[in-house]
Amino acid sequence: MIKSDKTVLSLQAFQRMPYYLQYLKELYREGVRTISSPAVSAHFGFTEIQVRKDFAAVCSSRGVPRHGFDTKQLIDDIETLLGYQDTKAAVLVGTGILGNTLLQYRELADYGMQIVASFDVNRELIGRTLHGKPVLHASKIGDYCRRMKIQTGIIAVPKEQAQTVCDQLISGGILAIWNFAPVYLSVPDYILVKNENPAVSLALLSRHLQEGRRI
Amino acid sequence: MIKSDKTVLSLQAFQRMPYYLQYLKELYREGVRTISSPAVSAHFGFTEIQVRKDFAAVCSSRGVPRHGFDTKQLIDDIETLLGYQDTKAAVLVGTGILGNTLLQYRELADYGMQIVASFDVNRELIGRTLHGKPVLHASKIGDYCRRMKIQTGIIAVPKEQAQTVCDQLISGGILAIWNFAPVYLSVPDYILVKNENPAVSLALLSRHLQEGRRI
DNA sequence: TAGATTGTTAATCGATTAACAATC
DNA sequence: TAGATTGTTAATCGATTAACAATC
Repeated sequence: MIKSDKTVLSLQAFQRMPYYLQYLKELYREGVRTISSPAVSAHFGFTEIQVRKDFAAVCSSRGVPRHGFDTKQLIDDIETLLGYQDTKAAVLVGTGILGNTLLQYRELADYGMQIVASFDVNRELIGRTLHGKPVLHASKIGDYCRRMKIQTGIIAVPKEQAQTVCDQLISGGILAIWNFAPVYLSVPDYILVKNENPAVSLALLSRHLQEGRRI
Repeated sequence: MIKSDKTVLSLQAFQRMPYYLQYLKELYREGVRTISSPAVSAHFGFTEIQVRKDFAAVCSSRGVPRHGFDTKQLIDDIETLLGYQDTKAAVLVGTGILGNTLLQYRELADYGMQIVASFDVNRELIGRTLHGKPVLHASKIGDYCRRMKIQTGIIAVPKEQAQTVCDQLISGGILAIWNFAPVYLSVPDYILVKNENPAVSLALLSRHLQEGRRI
């Protein structure tokens, strides 16, 4: 019998899943049909216990002592968990260098996301298409999202405009925001914001270099 | 007397600093010379205690009851902490769409990073310059980094090549890696890897949308 | 003075790790 | 059977929050 009330997956564990998935798929392609947590932990440098717990939390079948987990089963379970199967429509706001890169980023489809339209204020772009997607005027964000029932918005505008754009997206009924502007967005509780902030990343790198020098 | 052995700053607190900094600079530009933690907590939606502790941990002067912290002092202290002042040279590996975007990303300088060279295997690019930076053959990564004493490497190659590139960077003496490939890199303990993985970000967005539907 | 805000010590919460029994 | 590997319960660790005294 399969447990329905599985061990709750921590947020941290959830974020390790894409890495496990990538590796397991690689192994499966090479013909590995069964995988043990010690083997996976050796690959990633995680502890055996952590991998075992992570797998136990997501795998719908049990691991087999002396053998490990069924590779295919794990792959399927993680993919379902991550929601890569059903594609979710998203809008992109800001078609500068970064916005353009996102429009061209084909892997988004692999991760269950499809940009269906983009928005800008540049008159020369409005009404045209960019990488096959229509560019609309930013004033229509709320309207469009409501009409098309879009749930995800991507913010790729300068930081000065980010909060305004965020508010427009929310007024359009969006529930999740992928924010590339280096500002903290103020949103209601039911909205999720995932920040992609180079200032934070570079600070972490810088901190490590300073520590290295000190020690 | 200023404490030298300050409250240790947690990793989480450290990562909030770029957001505080951005906001404090904005306030300072508007003429706000003193700022209280309740005011900041209201802006971000953090708890007052958290902001107070974060500020206490980084501010070289003490906060003043009934008034708050000195805005300028906080800005200076956070900037020093984040290491945005002294520019660190970095190499970029992979000059595809993403690599190009990074080369054009002017804000990197604000965060203390400067890309000094890029590497690729595309024969048509080698020997030329891209956005003012020389493009060298990937086989020269280790050599170049060692000679120029580069400490930071940026990986913007397809996931299949990421680990190889990573190993080359490490052999060149690099200490910190900014990894845009959606794989977990295996590195020695003294190397810091900061992952920028869209698969993780999109999984988090997807999870929120699924939860929203369920509730 | 009264009250807003700071600083510090203790309690709670979440995630990881340790210990060990269960099983193929 | 012996031993590798799993699953589970308890202990530890790190970060946040609560409680409250100190201070301008």
